[in-house]
Amino acid sequence: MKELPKNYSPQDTEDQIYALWEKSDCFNPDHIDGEPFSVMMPPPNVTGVLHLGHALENSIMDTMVRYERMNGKKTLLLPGTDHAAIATQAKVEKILISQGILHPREELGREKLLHEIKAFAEDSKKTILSQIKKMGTSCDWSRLAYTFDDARNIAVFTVFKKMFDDGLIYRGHRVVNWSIKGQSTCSDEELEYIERPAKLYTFTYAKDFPIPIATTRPETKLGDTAVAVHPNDTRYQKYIGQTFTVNVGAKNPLKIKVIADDSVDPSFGTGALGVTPAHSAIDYDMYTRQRAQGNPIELIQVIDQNGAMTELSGPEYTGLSVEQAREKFVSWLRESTLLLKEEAIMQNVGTSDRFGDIVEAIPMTQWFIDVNKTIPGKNKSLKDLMREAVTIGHNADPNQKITICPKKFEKIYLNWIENLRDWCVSRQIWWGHRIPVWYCSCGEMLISQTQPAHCTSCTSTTFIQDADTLDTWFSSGLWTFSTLGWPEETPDFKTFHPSNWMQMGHEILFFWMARMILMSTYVIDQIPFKDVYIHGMLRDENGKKFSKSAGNNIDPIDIIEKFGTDALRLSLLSGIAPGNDSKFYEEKVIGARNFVSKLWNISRFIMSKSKLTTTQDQKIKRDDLTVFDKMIIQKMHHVIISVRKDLDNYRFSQAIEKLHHFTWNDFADWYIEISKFESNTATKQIILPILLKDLLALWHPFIPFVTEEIWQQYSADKLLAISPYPNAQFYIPYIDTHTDITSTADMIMEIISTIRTIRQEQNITPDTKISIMIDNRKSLLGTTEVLSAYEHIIKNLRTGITKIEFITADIAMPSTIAKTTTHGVTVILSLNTLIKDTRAREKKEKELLKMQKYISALENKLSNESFVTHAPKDIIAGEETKLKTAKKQAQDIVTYLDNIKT
RNA sequence: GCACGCUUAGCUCAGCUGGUUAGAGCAUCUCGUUUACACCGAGAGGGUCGGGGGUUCGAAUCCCUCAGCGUGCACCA
Repeated sequence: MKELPKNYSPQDTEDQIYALWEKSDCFNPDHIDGEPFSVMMPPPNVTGVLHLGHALENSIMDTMVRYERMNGKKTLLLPGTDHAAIATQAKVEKILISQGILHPREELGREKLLHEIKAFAEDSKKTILSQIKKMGTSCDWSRLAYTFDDARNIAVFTVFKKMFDDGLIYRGHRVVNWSIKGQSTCSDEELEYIERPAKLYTFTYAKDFPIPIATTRPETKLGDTAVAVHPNDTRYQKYIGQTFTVNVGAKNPLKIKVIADDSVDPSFGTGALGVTPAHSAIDYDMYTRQRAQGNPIELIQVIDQNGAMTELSGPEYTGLSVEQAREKFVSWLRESTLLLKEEAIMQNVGTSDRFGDIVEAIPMTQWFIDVNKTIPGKNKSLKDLMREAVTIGHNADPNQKITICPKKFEKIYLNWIENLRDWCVSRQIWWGHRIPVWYCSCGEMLISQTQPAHCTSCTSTTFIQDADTLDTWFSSGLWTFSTLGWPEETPDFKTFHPSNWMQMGHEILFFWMARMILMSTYVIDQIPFKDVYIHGMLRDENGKKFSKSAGNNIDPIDIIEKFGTDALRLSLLSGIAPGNDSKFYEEKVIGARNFVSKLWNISRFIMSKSKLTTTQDQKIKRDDLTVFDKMIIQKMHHVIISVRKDLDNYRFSQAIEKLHHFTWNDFADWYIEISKFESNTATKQIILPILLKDLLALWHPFIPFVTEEIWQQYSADKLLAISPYPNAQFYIPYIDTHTDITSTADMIMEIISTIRTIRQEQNITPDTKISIMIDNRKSLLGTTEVLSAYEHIIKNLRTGITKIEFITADIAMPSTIAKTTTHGVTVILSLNTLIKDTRAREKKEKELLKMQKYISALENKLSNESFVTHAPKDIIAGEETKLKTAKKQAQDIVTYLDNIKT
C-alpha cells in the first residue's frame, strides 16, 4: 500500500501535474468521440500580466470545461490572446515616455514603434500563456490563437470586405469622439464618464439676441450655428425659422438660426440651447435632422485635433487652448454685459478609457459600421440581428437563441441596443489591423488585403493604403469562428461552432458580447455561443476595485505560490453568484487551502487502509454493508445528482458548498470515524476506495491538481482529467428503498451528538467515564435491538461512554438529565451532582420558553381550519410529527429543571 | 432623468419554482492532543431575513411602497 507524504505541497506538485496532462495531450478534443462541447477562451490582452479577474475567469471556465470533458464530451477549450490595439499601444508608449522618449510616434516613426510594441506584446504573451497554465486551465494548446496572427488577419479582411460590399461599412464625415492625448478616435463604449465640478454660464450672443442660452463650454459657442427650442414652446415660437447674425469674435459673424427640435427640454435651463454641430454629438444629430428636413444649418469647427482653437474661431482665439479660449470668451461676455448668470454645477464628462484625457467631439472622416441599414437580402439591420439573437433566436430559430445568465443582463443589453449609434471602427493608432483600403491618385478606392496590382479604373499602379487601423473589438468580434479556421470551412469550424458556452465580466458586455453576436449572426449566419455566463467583478475586502493605481493589486501568481492553485480556484468560486461582484481576501484562500489539506488527509487515511481497486475487480457485497455504509452511499448518490444539477446550471458556489459539506461532515467526520469501529473491514476496503475515487472525481473540476496528484499516487492507470464524472446510477443497487436506513443512521448519529452536547453542557471532563440510559420506547422507528447493535459505535465515537442501559419498561428515574432527539429517542444521563448554577438554569429556562412558543405556534397552525383544509396532506403530517417531538423535548427540559431544583 | 440590481448572524455570502425551529464559511466562546489531519476534533452562542403595507392556510421567497447602497444608459443646454 502506497503512502502519501504527510503534507501536500502544491509548489512541488502542480507544475509536474500540468506537464503530465500536456504530455498526454488529454486536452485535445481530437482524441474524444463524444458530442462536441466548445468554449473559446476570452483572449487576455497582451498588455502585461494576468490579474485576479483572469484567475476567476480561468477558474469558472476550466471548471465547466473539465466537467464536460469528464462527461465524455468532445471538449475544446481554445486558448488565445488579444493584441488589444489601443490598450497595448498606450501601454508601450507610456513605458517609452518613462524612458525619456517623450513623443514616441514622432521620434520613432511607424515602423520602429510597431517593432517596440510587437516585442512587448510577444513578451507579455509568453508570460500570459505560462500564467494560464499555472492556473491549471485545461486548454488545447495545439489550437492556440492570437487576434493579430495571420489566420485571424485573413478573417478580419474577409469580414471587412463583406461588410463593405454590403454597404454596411462606410467612410463618412461625422462628429466622433477624439482623444487628444491618444490622437485617435474612440467608440462610444470606450468612454468613461467621470463627474467633475464645472461652471454653467447663461448668456446671450448679443444685446439684441432674444433667447438666452446656457453652456459649460463657452469656447465652443464660437462655432454655434443655431439655437434650438422645443417646437411647442410658446415663449420662443415666434422666432423659429429666423436667423440672427451676431458677432462674438469668431472669424465670420455667426448666423444663428432658431430651430425647433423635439429633443429640447423646455423646462430645463432657459429652455433653449445653443447648437454647436461640430463639437457635440447631440447637436450634430440636430444638424443632421435639419439637413434631412431641408433646412440646413452650418457646421463650424473651432477646435482642432490638438485641442487648439482653429482659425475659424477668430483671430483672437486661433491657436489658444480650449481652456484659454474659454477664459477669454467668458471675460468678453462679462465685459460686454452679455453674461446673465454663472453657477457652479457638477458635470459628467467622457474620458478616454485608455488615455484618460477628456474626449473632444470633433468632425472627422472615419470608417463606420452602419447598425441601422438594411442588410442586403435580409430585410433586417445589424441592430435587428443583435436583438433577435437573445429574444426570438437568430432567424427566429429557438435553437439559435442565446441564453444570458443571469437574465437581468438581457434587459441591459437590449436597452443598450436601443441607444446604439453607428460604430466608428477606424483608429489613428498604429498597433492593429490596418484598414484594407487603398487609394489611387485618380480617387478610386480599392479593398484589398495587400497592395493591389493596378487600379481598376485608371490602370495606375501606385496606391496609398489607408493609414488607420481597426478597433480591436472588430477582430475580437470574430473570435468564436476566426479561431476555428474560418473563412475556410474547416472540420473544426463545422464541429465546434456555435460554441456552447462563454463566460465574461459584465464590463465587456457591449464591447465584446454584443460585437460577437453582431459579427457571427451577420457573417456566418450563426449565433456565436449558446449560453453566456456573466460573472461579477472581484473587489478587495473593503469593496474597492483592484487596481494598480489604488495600490491594492494582488498578483494571482503570488497567491498560487503561497497557497497553491487549487486553493486559489476554490476561494474564487466560493460564494459567487452570477453577475454579482464578490470580495476576495486572504482568509478565504486559507479556508480553501485547509480544505485541500483535508481532502489530502482523507485520501491519506484511506490509502493507508486499502488499495485502490477498480469496480470491475471487486464488487461490493450488498449483504456486508452496514447501516452507515448504506448511509454514506445514499448521501453520495444524492450529492452526485445535486452537484451535477448545479454544474449543469452554472451554480458553482452551490456545488462547492454541497461537496464541501458532504466531504468534511458526512464523509470525514462521520463515516470515516465510524468506519474505524466497524468490523466489516473487507467490505470497507472495497467501499472506501470506491467512494474516494468518486470524491476525487467530483472535486476535480474545481481543484484539478490535488485530485489528480492523489489519483496518480493511488492508481496511475489513467488520468483523472479524462476519467468519467461520477454517475449516481452506480450506487442505486446498494440503496435500500424499502427500509429507512438513513433514518437509523441519523438516529445513531443524533444520539452520539446528544451525548456529546450533554457532556459539554454539564462540563464533564473527558477522563470522567459516564454511563447513560437510552429510552426509545417512544421512538419513531428505533427498537432496542437496533440500538444495541450500535452500542460499540456510540461508545467509541468521542462520547466517553462506558455503559449503556436500554430502558424497556417504566422505571424510577434517578436524578437525571434527559434530552430527546428529533427521532424520539431520549438519552438519559444519571449523575450524582448536576450543575446547578444559575447560568445553566437560565439557559434552560430560555430554551423552554422558546420551545413552548414553538409548540403553541404549531398547535395554532394545526387547529386552524383553513390550514387543515388548504394545505397539502404531507405538510400537515409533517407539522404533526414536529409537534409530537417538540412536546417531548419540552418535557425533558421541565424534568431537568425539576431535578436541579431539588 | 430612465432602467436594473442589492439590503439575510460580527464579517463574506448561499437560500431554485412560497411549506422543518432561516443555512454555510470565517470570526467569537468552551472543551480536547483519541493511532488521516491542530491547515485538527467535539460543543456552544449569535439573525423579529432594510422599514411599512398587501396577496396567501402559510412569505426571506410573490406584489406595492419608502429608505439606503450600487451598476448600466442617457443627460452633460
